Amino acid sequence: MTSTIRDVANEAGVSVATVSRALSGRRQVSGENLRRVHAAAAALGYRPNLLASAMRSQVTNTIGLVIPQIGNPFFPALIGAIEWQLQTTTRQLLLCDSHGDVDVERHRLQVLLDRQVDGIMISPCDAQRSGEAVRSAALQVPLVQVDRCIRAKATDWVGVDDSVGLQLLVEHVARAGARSVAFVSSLPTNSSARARLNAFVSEAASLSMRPLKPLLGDFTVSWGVAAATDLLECRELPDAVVCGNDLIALGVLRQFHLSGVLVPKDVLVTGFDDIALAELSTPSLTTIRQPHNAIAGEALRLLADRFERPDAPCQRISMVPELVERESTTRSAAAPRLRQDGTHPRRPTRGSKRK
Amino acid sequence: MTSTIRDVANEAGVSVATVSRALSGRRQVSGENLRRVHAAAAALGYRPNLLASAMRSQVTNTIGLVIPQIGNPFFPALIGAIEWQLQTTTRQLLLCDSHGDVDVERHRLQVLLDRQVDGIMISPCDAQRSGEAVRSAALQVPLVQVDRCIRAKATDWVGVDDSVGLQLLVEHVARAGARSVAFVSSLPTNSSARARLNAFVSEAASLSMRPLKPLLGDFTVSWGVAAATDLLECRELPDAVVCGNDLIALGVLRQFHLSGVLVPKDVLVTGFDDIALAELSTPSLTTIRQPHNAIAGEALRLLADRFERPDAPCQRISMVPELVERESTTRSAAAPRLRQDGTHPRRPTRGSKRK
DNA sequence: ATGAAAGCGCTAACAT
DNA sequence: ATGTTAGCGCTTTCAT
Repeated sequence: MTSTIRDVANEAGVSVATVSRALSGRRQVSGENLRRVHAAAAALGYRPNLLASAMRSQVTNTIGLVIPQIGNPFFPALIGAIEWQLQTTTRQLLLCDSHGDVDVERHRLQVLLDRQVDGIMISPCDAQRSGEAVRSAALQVPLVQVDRCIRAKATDWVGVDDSVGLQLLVEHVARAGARSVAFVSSLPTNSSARARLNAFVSEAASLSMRPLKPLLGDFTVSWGVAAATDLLECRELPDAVVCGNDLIALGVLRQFHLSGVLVPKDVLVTGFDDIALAELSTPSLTTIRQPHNAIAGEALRLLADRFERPDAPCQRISMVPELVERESTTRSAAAPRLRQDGTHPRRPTRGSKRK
Repeated sequence: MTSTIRDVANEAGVSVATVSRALSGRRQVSGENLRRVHAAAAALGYRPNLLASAMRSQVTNTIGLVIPQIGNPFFPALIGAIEWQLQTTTRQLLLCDSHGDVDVERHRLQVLLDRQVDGIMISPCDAQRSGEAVRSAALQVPLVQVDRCIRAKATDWVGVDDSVGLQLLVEHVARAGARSVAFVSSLPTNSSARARLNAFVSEAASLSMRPLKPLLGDFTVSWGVAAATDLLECRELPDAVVCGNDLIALGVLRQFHLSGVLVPKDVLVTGFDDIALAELSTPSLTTIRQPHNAIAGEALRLLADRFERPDAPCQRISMVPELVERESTTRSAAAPRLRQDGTHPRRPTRGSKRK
């Protein structure tokens, strides 16, 4: 049924080696034979057996991606960028979700190695405890860390500069008049959480702001809700709540909203990542934009480089992120919410409310 | 460096065949030899070469997944469910994004076939034009369609019953007092859009509601924004806007909000899918919940079944979906928004507009 | 129950 | 430039 290189060789009247050369283009083949081989291959509907090719050449044209949590929209966005760029090559993506569990992560890495992926991209779930598995994998195959990383600078890495990001955010809320500021984020078990926490503390200090004790849980909406609930139980709210990522910020916004706290009027709120829905929340969320495409591109480039020179020194590429200012920190432009009192010309609502 | 089955055989003092049998467990091996093989394998840190195994046994332990758009949060959720269940097996996921493009999709399918995946799961981007590639692939390997499907009932399929979903939504807004209703969705080029449109039309008719001309674009937030803008330019708004999915609904909510239209007070809005952020919008979104885990589980089961009996008749498994009622259609519970005017958080509302 | 040996389809020496 | 041939590491007859 399915034809092999041998069938093509017979059909074209040449040897299998010539067919292999003609089809792979890795070596000179006479124009005449080239034509005949292609004709024969087309006639037979020949499709190369990638498995056999991979086994012989030791190149699987596969790269593995390990992410901590597909439920965080940042990662699908990153996956999309990677997949998109991979599409222009012959490589394919093997996707693994570690679900934030170091043991699962180690197991997934092993499976990828067993499958002889050409390279691995990973966002390690734990800065400390992912270390061993990541380093070990990196010894066996080109590996680049993306976004998150382990403590030891053992492999290539590319991601956004979390410190700069947090600096931009804290400066921004300070400029907007905030004097006291809370930080709601994940426990610093992963590198992003850690870097953001450190940057928050030092930046708040350098601006002489009054920081509350950081509230640390995980990078989820529900933690944002819980943390906001905590904040509401304190005597007074801070002027601003800086969140470790957008999901947390959305949770905080949600809880504040349910409790009648107005953002940005009563308190400013910021996120981190600029997931698609940061723009759609009410109020829309001031946040730090992650350059997914640039990150994906650099990651693939690093992988390719290392494929060439496995022993080259490690590179760490940190991208300077961009602040995206939106309603959640813009006191003067709280217009959209105010329109509810009927000031907006477009549409006369019935029964408008006002204080 | 990396040891082979041959090394293990030498170490254990048995033949390679015995090692293969002992490790795969597919045949009886004496207790003594079993022990020795495992000891030798452990001592050498032996890892089976999955490529060689795959080439010989014709089983790659790989399944391909083709989705139309990872940017739609429904799909990451589905991917997560599939990946999670796959994790308990030895299979791995090859992920492909067709970006809604039939040509890309066809190409991706071919690549998956070339890689000899054991099975394919696909959500075809076009009910009509994806047909040929999907049918052709299904002839070569077990294939199950998930969520979306092609017109011809040519393969197994599992997904939610779009008709029932839309029926629930339309009935729900009717019960909430809506008499006129708009439908904002994707052009019916894919099966979901088509089924939802048809169901909307027939359901609106059977309830004697006044349907506006459907506004059809694509399943994105920006289309929701654009369609809402269109609606606002009409003389009067409908009582309800039923949207083809949550992304569209979020766009509609956003635009209404910017224009001072109050939801649910002035108009009801519904979505479809129950993506994570449907719960977080303001107002939170009434929608149809997709049972990702059940869909993933059934899809994998169908694949496994077909692996056993390739020629069994096709199955189409449609899940009855669940309506999730939230603020965007709940007039009496519009509390959260009303809190802005200073009324007590707990119990709001003045006269709900109801007949 | 075990071993010897024949390939799976391809690529890469090595010859010519 | 082309052909011959030896494997890549494993599974699976076919013997014993």
